[in-house]
Amino acid sequence: MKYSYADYVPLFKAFADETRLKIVDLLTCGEMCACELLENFNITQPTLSYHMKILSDSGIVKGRRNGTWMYYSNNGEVIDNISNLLFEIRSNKDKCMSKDDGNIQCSRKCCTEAGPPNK
Amino acid sequence: MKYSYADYVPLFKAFADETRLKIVDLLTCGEMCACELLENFNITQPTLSYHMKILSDSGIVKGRRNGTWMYYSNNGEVIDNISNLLFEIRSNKDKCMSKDDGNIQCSRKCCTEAGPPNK
DNA sequence: CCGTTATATAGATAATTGTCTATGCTATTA
DNA sequence: TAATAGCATAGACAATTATCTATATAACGG
Repeated sequence: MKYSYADYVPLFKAFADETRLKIVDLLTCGEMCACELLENFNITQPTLSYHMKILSDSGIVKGRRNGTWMYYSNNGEVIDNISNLLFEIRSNKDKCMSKDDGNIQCSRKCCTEAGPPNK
Repeated sequence: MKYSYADYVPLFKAFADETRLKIVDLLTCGEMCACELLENFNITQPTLSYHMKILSDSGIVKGRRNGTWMYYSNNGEVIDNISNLLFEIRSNKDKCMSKDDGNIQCSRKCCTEAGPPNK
């Protein structure tokens, strides 16, 4: 695993807001201009700009200027990165990111003496 | 799509923290007790308890008590829910969640007169 | 029962976040 | 070049978050 946890935090943070989730979902239909996006929310223009900056900075969304208009679209590659992480987590295995850095074998009572039944 | 954006927000929020990401990654290796998890961080026990509550409440992690010890493991089904959403977003198509609720056709200059080239 | 161990809760606090209004910047157009 | 339209930035502010210390609760062992 080449990425660290910290690298994924901004991505999950970008998705951790109802407005931004709806923005990304709207962009699923294709590229949209900022003014069109704005019509779908009860927020002010600066607030939308704030959200678009978070989505752009994280790489989830790509921005393109055409004159005075800004067009936004989803960035599939970055979304794939998140999917890949979830896939790694989903497939229970013996090599988590942390295990690469050292031994996480537990020597406490809870893991040896009685032992966790579900292991 | 049966879920709304708001349903996913707590899930992404749960992942939007470096400590919690590491916890989930550690649990990829299998079930672990709280005390064992704690040894992997420079945080206090109440702080770990706080994080485990967020992960448990969101459904990402399952908790199981055995005497005084708490054992935690990942909940694959909930993680799959997030993966499915990302898959929907990834596959650009003509039916986003919002489109089900109404028309998002844009009648502004930016989308008609000049028109967005990349469409 | 009483002490110990593991975990959870309460309260405090500094940092971050999402929103607004006001304003600045940039590009098109008259 | 002056006015306008679209978007970004600055500053203010209330709400949320992540962390700590202190304390409570729960379960086991003697």
